[in-house]
Amino acid sequence: MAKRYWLLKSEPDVFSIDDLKKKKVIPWDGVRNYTARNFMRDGIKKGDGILIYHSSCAVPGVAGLAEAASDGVPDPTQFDPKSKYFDAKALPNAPRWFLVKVAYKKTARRLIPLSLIKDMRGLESMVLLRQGRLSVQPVSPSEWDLITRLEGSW
DNA sequence: GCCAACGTTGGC
DNA sequence: GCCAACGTTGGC
Repeated sequence: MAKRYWLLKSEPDVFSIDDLKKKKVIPWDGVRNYTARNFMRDGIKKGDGILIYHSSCAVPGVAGLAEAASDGVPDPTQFDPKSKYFDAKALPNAPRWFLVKVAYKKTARRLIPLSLIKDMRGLESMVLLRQGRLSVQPVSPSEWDLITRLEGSW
């Protein structure tokens, strides 16, 4: 399977690209949306490219690059009663939620704001622009190239 | 299976 | 803080 590309949203007040840089590799846990879950479980493979997107903040946009450090595996927080992500309906032999490990790659020298993404030719059909509220989403190779080769941003 | 009510996301 | 756009839940 060829390498694929994804965009993961995070609120920088909660977890930012700087936090990822410090931690280096983290389990991207707590995703509790079935569409996002399906991408985590079936879509993302180790080695895939990831855009880290800052949402719900002063200047939302692409803040950095990461790489999938694992395929999808069951998210252990669903089984932990002390976790805010605990799900009483999830069973160890039938996990409901999945995560991938995410490895830090790079911080944007200048964040690529949503306002610019909206204006860039070739990004019109990004899931980011078409579906407002999806925290794990696919990015096409051409979208990836346009964003990761944007002059002055990296 | 439908759909109203409710909750969440996320830009502005 | 507002509100649009969804997603989820639960009664029927």
